[in-house]
Amino acid sequence: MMLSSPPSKYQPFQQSYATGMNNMTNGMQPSYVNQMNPMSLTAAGNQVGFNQALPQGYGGVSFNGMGTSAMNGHSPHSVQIAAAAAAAVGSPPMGTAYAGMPTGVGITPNMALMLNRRTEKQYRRNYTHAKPPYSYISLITMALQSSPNKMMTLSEIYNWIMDLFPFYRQNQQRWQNSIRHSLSFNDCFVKVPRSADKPGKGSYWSLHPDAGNMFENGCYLRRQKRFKSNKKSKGAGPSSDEHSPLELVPNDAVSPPPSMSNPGSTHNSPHNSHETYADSDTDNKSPDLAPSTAIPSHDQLQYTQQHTSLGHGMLHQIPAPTHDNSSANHPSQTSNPAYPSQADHNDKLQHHHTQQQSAVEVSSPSNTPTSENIALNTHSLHELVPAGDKTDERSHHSIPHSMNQEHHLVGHEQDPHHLYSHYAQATAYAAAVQHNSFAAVAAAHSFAPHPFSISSLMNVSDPQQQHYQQHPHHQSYTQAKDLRAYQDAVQYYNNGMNSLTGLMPPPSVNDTIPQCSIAPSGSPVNSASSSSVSTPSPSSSSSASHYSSALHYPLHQQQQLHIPSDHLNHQPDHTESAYYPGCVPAS
DNA sequence: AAATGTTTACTATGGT
DNA sequence: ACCATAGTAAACATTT
Repeated sequence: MMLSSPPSKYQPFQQSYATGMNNMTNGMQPSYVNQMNPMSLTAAGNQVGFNQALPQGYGGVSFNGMGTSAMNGHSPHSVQIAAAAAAAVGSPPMGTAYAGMPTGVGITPNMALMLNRRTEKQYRRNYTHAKPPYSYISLITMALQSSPNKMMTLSEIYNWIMDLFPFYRQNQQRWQNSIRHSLSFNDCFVKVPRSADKPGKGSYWSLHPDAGNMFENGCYLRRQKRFKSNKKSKGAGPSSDEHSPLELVPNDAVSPPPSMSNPGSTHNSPHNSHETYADSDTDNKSPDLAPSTAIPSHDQLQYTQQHTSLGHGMLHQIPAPTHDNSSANHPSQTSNPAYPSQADHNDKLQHHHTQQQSAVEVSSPSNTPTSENIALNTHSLHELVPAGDKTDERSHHSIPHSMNQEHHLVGHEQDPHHLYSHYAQATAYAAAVQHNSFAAVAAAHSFAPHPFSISSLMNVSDPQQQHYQQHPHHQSYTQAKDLRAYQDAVQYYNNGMNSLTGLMPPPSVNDTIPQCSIAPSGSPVNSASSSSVSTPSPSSSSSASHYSSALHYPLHQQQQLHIPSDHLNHQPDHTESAYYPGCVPAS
């Protein structure tokens, strides 16, 4: 089987979105609101699912009181209950063991109490189908970073997203078009040509090495600043590479190659990077940037300055895998030399910049991109400078070159976890999903200052919060900062797990729920680390590497399931997003 | 033919 | 208000 074009596990639901539009606001924007597939109302049985989402009033039907009226006054216990209830009632869409089950199956008295209060409301919300609080760019970035080789084909990206987020198993035409658009439109994504011996459809996609951590601000909905490659525009137009005439790259952005020998190796300034690539036409989105002719051999990589019609070659002369998918998808194995890791990748980029015009042969070290060697790889990622916070092209060019060359790391940029936040989160999330381990999920999101991370939400550095965590049943706990957001996160993760664990039994209230709800301190939640991520379950024989390619999640559980057509045909409701913290509610 | 990739246009939203 | 970013639709081109 070709790694490059795996068959989709998910039947594409080709929604005729061109016909079903109605207004979100002004009649021009398509909306999911009120756009329900007729089938969604039929075969749900006892399961009152998401499909019956109400355009109005949705804010009041959440399990844990995400509605404004319930923002306060939630005890930690209620958090547990809410999480458990959400897990038990959440009507996973994939025909899980819960499907059609009456509410209250296998729940504890506490849950029953909670359910009693809410049963009449017929929890109609299936969170697994709520839109995840990630932008497409974020999703793509996470997908790519979750890949051991930091690159994926389009279909792999599709599948990665669908594996993790059931929401995207529907209306594939719509969001996949957006994915393709995002890939093409955003400079932070670059194509990697296939090797000659790996024919297939489509290129690999990778992250521009200068893109850095675009979401360092912790917001996965919106980058602080769009990454713009300073590549020289192709051919005539000075801004032909600009997608918007308003997005101007100053002429002086095209600068000579930097004098520093290792422009990207240690500096943490994106400015350097821009200058570095400004003259090297790093962006290969241009059709002129034909696939490389320098396909490396299996054991050595030949990086050659590619001269195209633009005068320079692709930045990413990353060889496509020359072997079958074994290496790429099972990173626990010895890495394929022709399938370089990110570290290799960046090393070669250095060569690219420092030895332009000359071929560089680089032996590819054996580097298994598991969580165990994340830290080892970090050094190379230091060149993946954050681009989001200070990459305003209109300002950074005024920064003296000497400043740009400073080779020091400050703040979070020294934190390998931060640099790897996406990767770590993606892999850890996948791990947790696989093992139904909420703790691992929480840990995954504790890597970075993610708004939904446990650490962020609980603000563990705050002594008061620490007190709450150590005394979770303290009355004042309800005053804990961002408790509601924390509840939301709990709910989100639990539902995400449920959706992805298929036939997994409902989590035990005595087990994961209390942990996840109140135990950031001293709990697995708080012990976020590579190890905790890589070993989310003691019974697991796998490590993070096992999940590093989401494409190969053993989703047999889901695959074995019958997917009700009403779920496949579900027309998501924009109001669903309101259930995710940080999501934009429908107007 | 279908998948993939590019581009344009438009709207919504958030930040300043 | 302005601008940047993001999402969606669609037309079109390219590739397999």
